[in-house]
Amino acid sequence: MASSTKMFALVDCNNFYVSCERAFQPALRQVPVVVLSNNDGCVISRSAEAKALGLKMGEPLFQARSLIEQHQVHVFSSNYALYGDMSHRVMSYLASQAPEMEIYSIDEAFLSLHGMGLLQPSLEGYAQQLRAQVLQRTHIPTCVGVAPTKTLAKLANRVAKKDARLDGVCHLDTDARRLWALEQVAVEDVWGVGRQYATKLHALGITTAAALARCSEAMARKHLGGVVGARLVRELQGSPCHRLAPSEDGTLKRQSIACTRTFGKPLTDFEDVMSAVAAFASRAAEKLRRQESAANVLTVFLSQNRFGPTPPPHTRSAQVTLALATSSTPELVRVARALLGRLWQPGLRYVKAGVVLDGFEVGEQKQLSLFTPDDSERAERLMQKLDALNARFGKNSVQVATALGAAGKQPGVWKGQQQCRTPAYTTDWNQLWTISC
DNA sequence: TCTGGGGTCCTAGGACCC
DNA sequence: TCTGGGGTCCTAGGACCC
Repeated sequence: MASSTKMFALVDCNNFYVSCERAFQPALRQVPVVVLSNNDGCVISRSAEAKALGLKMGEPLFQARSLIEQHQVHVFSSNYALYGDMSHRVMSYLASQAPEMEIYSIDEAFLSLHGMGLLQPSLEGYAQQLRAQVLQRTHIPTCVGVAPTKTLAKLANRVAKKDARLDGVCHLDTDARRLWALEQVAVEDVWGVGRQYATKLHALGITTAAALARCSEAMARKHLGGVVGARLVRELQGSPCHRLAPSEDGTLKRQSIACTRTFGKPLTDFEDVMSAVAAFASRAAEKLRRQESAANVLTVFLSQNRFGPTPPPHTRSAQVTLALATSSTPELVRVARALLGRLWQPGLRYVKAGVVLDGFEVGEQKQLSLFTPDDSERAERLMQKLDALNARFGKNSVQVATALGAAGKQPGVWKGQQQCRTPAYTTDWNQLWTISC
């Protein structure tokens, strides 16, 4: 592996949601902190101190409660307005520091370091500079893995997080370092090895990333989902099979758009569930219009409690393919209502629902209507006005009546609790961070 | 009592066609 | 009795990711 080889860096924010909360409350440093999922259901981000106490990722709050109270762990509801904005700040800086970037998730980005070896005295120093600058600008700590493939960059990042001697950067620039790093990582922690594959690999006696990297292609194909497994092993061996995916600059078009939620409490009334489904369809339609697509396929699903006594299946879904692709909120809500009607069984307690849009047509590919061009143009103009109003006056200033629920009832009966949410410090004029002197 | 949400890619197999 | 072969398209479902 010469230094002129293409290299990838994976920059990963440490305990991102917790770090966002800490950025605005310095008193939270050094103490155990967790952030909860929607509805305050599960633990989804933990500080190092919280991990050390034995709090687990994805653990339900009611199970974690005794540990939390015993050690006075600070608990926060998730605050996506804040996290999204902080993510944007981190990503904007990173984008300015590399020729190409892929935003992989809210808290991770791959950078292409093609040619950087010539500009930088050492990639190690470059990576350290990235960490220092992100920390200074956003107060978010990060780790960086640098390697010749994306899978190895992920692995290097994991090693950098685990081994304090590395000071947050792991650079796999030689074969000896690659082999050393592979020995440090359990096979179930390799990017692309989930629960099913991990079980299978352990049964085959393959327990480390190093052992997986020594597998034959035939073996990988047979046990790890065909071509997916073959690529995984090759990447661990140092041959790149994945490039950066398009994602930056906000032009990425999703192939499917979903809006789904667990309700705050089980619902038994059709109109209550319908108000939720209408809100989900509206939100999905907004996302659809933002990427300038129209959907051909709409799916509604409805779930009962999968932890309860009801035998499976806990989820039923209904789908329709539209004669004409649309992104109109009222149209999608109307279709969603019909689908919900098909699914609805009175007397059942529903805990969750969702709307999924699929089968997109994009821009000029949109099918021309043979029938009522006036109507669809009018609908499009109406939606443009709606989006403009909501952009100006705030989310949901204008919405379809169905989403508000039945007349005379409290709107949003399906919504859950967010008992411990911090303010949207950075995105709402009414919730700005205040410093008292 | 209480258990998140939103995506991607790949494969197998059926329908259909010549 | 014997019942082709190869290609494409589509969908459902399984695996993975954060």
